[in-house]
Amino acid sequence: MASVSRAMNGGSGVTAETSERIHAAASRLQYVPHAAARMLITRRSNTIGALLPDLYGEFFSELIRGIDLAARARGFHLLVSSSHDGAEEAAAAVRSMQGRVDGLLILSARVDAAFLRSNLPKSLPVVLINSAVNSTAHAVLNVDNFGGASAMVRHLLQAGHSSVAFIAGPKSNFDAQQRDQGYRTAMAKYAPNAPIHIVAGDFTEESGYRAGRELLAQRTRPRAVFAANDMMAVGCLTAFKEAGLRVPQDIALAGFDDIPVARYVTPPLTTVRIRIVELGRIALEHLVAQLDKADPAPASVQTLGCEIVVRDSCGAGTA
Amino acid sequence: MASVSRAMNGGSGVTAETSERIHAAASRLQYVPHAAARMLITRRSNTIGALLPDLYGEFFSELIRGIDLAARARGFHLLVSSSHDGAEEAAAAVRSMQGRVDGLLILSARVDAAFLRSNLPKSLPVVLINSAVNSTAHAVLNVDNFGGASAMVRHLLQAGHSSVAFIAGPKSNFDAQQRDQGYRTAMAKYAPNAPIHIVAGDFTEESGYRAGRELLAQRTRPRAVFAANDMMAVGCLTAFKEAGLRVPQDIALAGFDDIPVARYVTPPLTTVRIRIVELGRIALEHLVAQLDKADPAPASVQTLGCEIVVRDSCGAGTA
DNA sequence: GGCAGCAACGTAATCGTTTTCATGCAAGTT
DNA sequence: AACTTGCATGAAAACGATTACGTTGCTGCC
Repeated sequence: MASVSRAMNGGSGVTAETSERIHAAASRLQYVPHAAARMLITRRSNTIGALLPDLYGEFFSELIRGIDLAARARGFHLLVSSSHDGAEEAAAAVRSMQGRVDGLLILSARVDAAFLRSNLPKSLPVVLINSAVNSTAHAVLNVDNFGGASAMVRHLLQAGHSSVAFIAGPKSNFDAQQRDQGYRTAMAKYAPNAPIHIVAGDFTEESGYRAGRELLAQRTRPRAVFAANDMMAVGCLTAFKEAGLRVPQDIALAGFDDIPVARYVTPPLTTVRIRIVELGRIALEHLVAQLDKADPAPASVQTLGCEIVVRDSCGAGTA
Repeated sequence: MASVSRAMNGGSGVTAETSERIHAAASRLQYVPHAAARMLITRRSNTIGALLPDLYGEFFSELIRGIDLAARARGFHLLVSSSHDGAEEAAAAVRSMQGRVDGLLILSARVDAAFLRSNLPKSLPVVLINSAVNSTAHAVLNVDNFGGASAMVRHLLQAGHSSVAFIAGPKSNFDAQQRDQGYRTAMAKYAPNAPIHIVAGDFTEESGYRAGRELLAQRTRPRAVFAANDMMAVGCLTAFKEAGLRVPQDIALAGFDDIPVARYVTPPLTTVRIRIVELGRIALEHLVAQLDKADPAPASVQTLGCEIVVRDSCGAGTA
């Protein structure tokens, strides 16, 4: 019956008394409108999809939490598809989400402009998180990796460490590239005479350990080491401890991300904090904004700031 | 056209040649079947819902990963709704998932038998994870908190620690209750003459710290302390360090969960490991099994084992 | 009192797929 | 050669909501 629909959706053109009767009957019969039927005619699912790579622990859960909270606050459901290593898998995931979601949140290093063009109907609103894609066709939300890394390098230099080495992340990773750039730029600006000193890493604890040993084996040991993420910093810390070095007295250490572990290692790790819940929330709200106005492409690029968290590992201790 | 449907779903009754032509046309037009229309007639969404409480970091992400991987392997989508503190919110979430999901995975301390009865149509397959509900109407998948706790107490006693104190979790929490029982039972069995020594906690790091101080303030100090989860063990460790005690020489310490932090504190924490990814995977497969056979209620209760991870904090060091 | 106008409500079309049923064609059987 | 059998295919109903449109009945004005 048409009046039922009007009453249930709070529409106008129904007597208060009729609406009352309908609601009473609905709750008595435990009536719930059939989602599929509504989707079919409305062409809206009130669901947004999140496409995530196989990323680790804390970052993942915080991001989902941010997205989920914001989604529920706006009456949207959240369809998750995580753990995509290859572009293959991601493409399959995107296709199978077709039509089930009103919009898509994508966080994936493997997704580039070509991928988007060939796998997404251009009518589907998308927000890319931490993506190198610089398309004018999609909204992009990035973390200020560059600014965070620069600020950390500056902090280390100002704390009196004359030389700062950098443990890089995987070359293909966009975040890693930006952090690398931040290091180089800040070094050139604040310590133009100090050497640029970079060793390779791949964001794993193991690679941080190897990088730490490599640094100690070289003839000139840096005064401070800045790892492109916290896990590598933790691995590096192990290497330093094994070598009998004291942190921060003999060598300072800093990381990036502020994962929970950073607080618990000894000494606690100075790092760059990303407000992950916030990242998820903002991404979702951008997406919802796109849905509301039928504008084809806002194509905004927003950057979320980071903040430096000073703990004991860099020798400019809080206490 | 009917043949299109048959061809797309790999049904029989279509010539190879016709099927070929249809698939060619489909990919040329980038045709994707409309999910809602299919749901409407099929009465299946190929989606399962996960209802989760506001749980922290690693556990959450690992659980989702396990569920997601298993779901994708079986062609199901995953609709997530997390961060439910109250029964109110959980009820709303359940209702709004009505009809969008073929089955529900529920992990929530607040959900009891009455809740299920009043909020779920009994036709909807459900698997409860770590739930105190002992209903015969729903499948339940639990972690062997009791066995894990018993085994840890036994391990501590056999390592030569004559007395073992326990830092309990929140009274209302089902896991905490079972771990408490495990402690009591193992103490009675393996050290019938040693005192039962329990201090309160609530699973937070802060409460572990307070418990640690409380233990030290009492006139008889236990030889070993077993915290009902790792976060409390970490807090407790801080208290011990502040008091100048050496772990494990002066006092041994063990936790439960094996969260990543356990490996990184100094000394690394002996703990009970839960295979979380496995937990998620098994839960999902139980649910899917329910979907396939239209059996009304399997009502099975399965328990997933734990294993003890021995690190340095309990004085029975690996190395 | 009659007619215009408006609000409330019901009828029916619609969304895109699955599925049942009927149709037609080809081959096999007597 | 006629009839049965079987299979590929198309036509049409069904799923359950939304919504445009038409109908009813009331109010109020002339």
